[in-house]
Amino acid sequence: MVSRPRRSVYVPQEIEPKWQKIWADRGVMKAADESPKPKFYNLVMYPYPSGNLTVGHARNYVMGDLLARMKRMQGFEVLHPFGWDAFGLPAENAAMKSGGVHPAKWTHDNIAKGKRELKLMGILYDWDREVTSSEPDYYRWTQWLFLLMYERGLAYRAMAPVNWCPVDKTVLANEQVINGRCWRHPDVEVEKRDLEQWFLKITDYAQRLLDDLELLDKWPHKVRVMQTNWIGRSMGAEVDFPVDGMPDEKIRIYTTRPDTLFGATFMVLAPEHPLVEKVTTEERRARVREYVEKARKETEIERLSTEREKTGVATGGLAINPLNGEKIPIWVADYVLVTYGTGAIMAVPAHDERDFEFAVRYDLPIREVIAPPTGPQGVLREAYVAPGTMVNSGQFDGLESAKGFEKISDWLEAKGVGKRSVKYRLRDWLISRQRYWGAPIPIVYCPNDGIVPVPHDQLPVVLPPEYRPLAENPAWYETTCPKCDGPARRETDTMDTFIDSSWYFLRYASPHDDHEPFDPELANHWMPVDQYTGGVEHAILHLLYSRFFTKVLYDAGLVEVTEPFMRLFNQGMVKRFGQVMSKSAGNGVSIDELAGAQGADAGRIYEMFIGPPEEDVEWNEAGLNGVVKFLQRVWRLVLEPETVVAEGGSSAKVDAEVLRRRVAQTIGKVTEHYDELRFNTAVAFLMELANTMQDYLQAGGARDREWDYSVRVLLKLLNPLAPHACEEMWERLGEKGMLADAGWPEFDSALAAEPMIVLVVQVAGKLRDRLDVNAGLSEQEAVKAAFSSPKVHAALDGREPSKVIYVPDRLINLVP
RNA sequence: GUCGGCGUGGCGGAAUGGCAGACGCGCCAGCCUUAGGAGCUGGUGCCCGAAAGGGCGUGGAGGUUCAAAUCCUCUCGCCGACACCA
Repeated sequence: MVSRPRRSVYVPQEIEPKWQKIWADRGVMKAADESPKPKFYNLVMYPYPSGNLTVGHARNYVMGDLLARMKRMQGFEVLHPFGWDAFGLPAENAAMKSGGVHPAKWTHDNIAKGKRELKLMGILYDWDREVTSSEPDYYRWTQWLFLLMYERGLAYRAMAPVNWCPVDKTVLANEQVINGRCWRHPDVEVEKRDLEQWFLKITDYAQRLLDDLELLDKWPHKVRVMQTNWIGRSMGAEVDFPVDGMPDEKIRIYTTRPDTLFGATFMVLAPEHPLVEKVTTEERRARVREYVEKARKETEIERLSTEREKTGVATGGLAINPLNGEKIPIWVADYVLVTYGTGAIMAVPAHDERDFEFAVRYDLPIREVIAPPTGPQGVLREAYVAPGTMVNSGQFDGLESAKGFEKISDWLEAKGVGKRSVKYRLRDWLISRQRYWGAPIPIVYCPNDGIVPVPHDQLPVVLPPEYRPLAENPAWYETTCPKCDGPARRETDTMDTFIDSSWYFLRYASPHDDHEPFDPELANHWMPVDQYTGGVEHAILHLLYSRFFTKVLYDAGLVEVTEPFMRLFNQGMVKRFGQVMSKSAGNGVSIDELAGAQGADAGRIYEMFIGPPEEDVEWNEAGLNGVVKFLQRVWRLVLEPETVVAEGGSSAKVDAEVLRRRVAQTIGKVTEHYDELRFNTAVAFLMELANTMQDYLQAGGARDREWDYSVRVLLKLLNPLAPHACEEMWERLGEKGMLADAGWPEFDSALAAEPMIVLVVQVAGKLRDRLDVNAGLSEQEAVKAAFSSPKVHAALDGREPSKVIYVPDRLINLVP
């Protein structure tokens, strides 16, 4: 390997450690709370410290780093913090293996590894603000916030059928159950168990969580739709149906279609409905009990399958339709869910697909009460669920269904037998976890005083040092009651780790505060997060919970924002062999491998250039070499332009004017594309600039002030992508450290301006005229300018133009 | 089933309704080299053609427009989310 002596060579391994040390020493990414500059809170979702980070993680954090560096150069005071979502099961699983280490040690080791790798990629954070959710000085405040929820009536304990993962041996939130299976174990079906557990009343915030999605216009449309569906608002009515022969009993049903009330031909209760026993007649009792038992035993998967046939049994009881006094049979069927609405429905087979299917199977009557525009069908072959005209509905006949909805609701309310009602699909958030490695729920159970919250001055409730289930650790859970000092028992469940991550973005504002979870003044200074970057897998879980927490804190007067994240970006995942890259899948490419091969800068650019940031990409290193070539080319152009001139040979005609225009356009485009997080195209524009600069030199262009300017622009624009190389080149040019001193290049719009033309055509089918207008005008403005021009005015001669077309100058010849 | 998204060269992918295929990979040819897994130059959507040139082209079929990958309708295919929520 003999390299030719005529060139200084770009050797990333020699310059990258140097600059990483300089940045650390200078603390270039430290955010000043008191700064005259406008703030920019740039946040990446903090990771679970699971071991070595892969190039998949790096892609995400490089994007964040790019933005942080760019905003910094643009004159913002940037808050770019990092931390670790450190509680959770993998640490425990590691501990449970024979000879396993303590979760705390495992976590700390992984954090150390991760930190080293992030630094290796040249990613800068304000490490002074690092938070680790498993540290007592963090989870103390997680517990504090739980108590706040408790004080505000938002945390409650209830016996409920809960989702139980038999492998992790813990309960799960609804959001953590995917298709009836555990989110961590896609092969494991979740079981239903009745347990007393802690819940957070997120349902109290359902409407606000829905309404405020309107404010999040810089979130991906997809995520907003997903949250809307998850909250699942529906409008309808609750109606009380008296039970025949039981004057004191009423069954309350919920329907979204009160306009179909006359079409109710039977009623269905969920198997778990409290009145099932009562309405069942003696002769039906055995069959009903058997059915209810069977339904209880079924797994969630079996019950929720829409494929299987609906089943049910008649109770023998009758309910009375309050609207027309009709007696209809009461059935029990497991297609009705006890957890939604009132756990009971009126079945309108003519206008509900599920009821239709059930009615056909059990030969129950089907009565048409909503007619399609073509008129009543008489016999229905399938449920007609669209709006229509009411028929067979007594005094309401002839009304459109929307109108009927209102009239019947009015009638129900006037008679006191029903009322309008809004329901949500969203359920309260079950936060108890029967696990060691989490924040203990700060509650004490006292035989005298019942549920007693741990007083604030006794926080944190610290985990015992030995790794062992808390419920099997009497030395830990036996305590005294804070109220009566008598013997009492601690809550031995810990909190869902999603609680930890529902407020970490606030802790970054004052990470060392030991009086409160966060300093409200500082939090209000930095919040809201201006840019939040992370995976779409959190579209519901983390993002919904964080929004909920923020609203609670707003109501408590602790923050001034009602939404935590203004702009959200979901980056795509990096796959390899078709699977998401991960340590457990065994297909990970480590940061060491990437940075070691061609340097961190090449790795950073390549991560951005491999595909659109929001798309999943398949990892391959075929294109990495092209990026290295690009960096080497820039190195030569900047530091040894004379060697480029010497080689000559380009046929491209690039003169000073072309170069100037290219430089100006690149500033505009790259700025715009960085801002829109379109990093792959930003790289392409920079490559074009380098190519143009090379052509310029090879065409004999002078290395004058114009040239120097283009060199500086190239270095500044490229700096966020390849900071080590750019800083090194900048220094070798004799300039001061770029990150410290260099602002973002100014965009000279005059240079990039493209002359525009307004064409007025087809007055009386003939006349054409053209008019130059300034660039930068919108089409409307340009057309307006055309009409006020004397030239066009004269040409029109009082006639109306039949058409005005707006075209860019370069395309004028294409318009007929 | 419902909702959302996406279909562009050999590949990754570019295109405020305005010259489709930027940029890069790969490939071909040449230069320079003792050498090339380095560097440089040129070429590279498909078809016909030696070339000039011509024809066809953004899953498919229609439509709007001076102009459509882009907007509208229908259709096919792929991906994702939700999925008996009354």
